Amino acid sequence: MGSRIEQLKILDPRWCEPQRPSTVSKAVKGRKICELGRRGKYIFLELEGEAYLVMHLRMTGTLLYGTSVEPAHTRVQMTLEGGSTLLFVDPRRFGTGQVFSDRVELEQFFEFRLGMEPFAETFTADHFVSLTRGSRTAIKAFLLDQRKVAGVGNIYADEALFRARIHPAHPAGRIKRERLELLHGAVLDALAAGIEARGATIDDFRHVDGARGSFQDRFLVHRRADKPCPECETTIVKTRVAQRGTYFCPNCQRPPRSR
DNA sequence: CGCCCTGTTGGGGA
DNA sequence: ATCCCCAACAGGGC
Repeated sequence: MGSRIEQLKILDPRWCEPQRPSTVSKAVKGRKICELGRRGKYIFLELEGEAYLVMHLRMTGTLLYGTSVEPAHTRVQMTLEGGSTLLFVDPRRFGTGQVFSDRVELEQFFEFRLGMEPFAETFTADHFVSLTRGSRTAIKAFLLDQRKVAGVGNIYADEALFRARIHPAHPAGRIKRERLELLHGAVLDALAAGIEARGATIDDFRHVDGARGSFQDRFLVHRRADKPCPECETTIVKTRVAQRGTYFCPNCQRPPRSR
């Protein structure tokens, strides 16, 4: 980082909707990159003179730095000082980008859609438990709601629920405090496992190439349908919760007693 | 070959 | 508050 953005070419205008490509490039061009930041699943470039380029990779987006070839599905190309390039590649075109011209706007954007960072000191078990009070939604949908806890994705929700032995469809507000405290820790453990598998650390999310072994090999239940549970050998089943593929062990993760 | 389903996600409308 | 559909594409099963 630290280099200047010489050019920002948006090949797919949908990337920055509803902002116009010209608006975005104009706001970004010629500015120096001060910092690379992250909030939840959003990644952003902090630019000199109060400007922020906020991006989301969604399902298939990738940021590529310093490649000589331009892969298929390149949506945005950024030319940096010295001629190196930063590419936003995204086959499925769900990824997004937009600019904010001041810190307050940026904070409001995040405030509106994101809850606490799971690794923040303030994200305590008590905080987590209090969030669930009165919620009748399935615990998995609850975990996937970015306004509750920022950054928990479909895989991590499954993994955390398995570790805490909670059925994904269990209504969040009906889970015993003790179990929710377990889940709080399980979310942190599942996330930490994912970070570790990618060769990153909690404080530095930028390492992607240092991945140690296959990321998928770390899954305990996710995408393990018809395979034995690592705890009890019971066959892992696949269902649908919150419109997402959901994997769990029907023996370890018992459904709530119906009343 | 065509059709159908699935998916590391989030926003908007019902 | 909650649920459902949708965006756009690739890949696999039938």
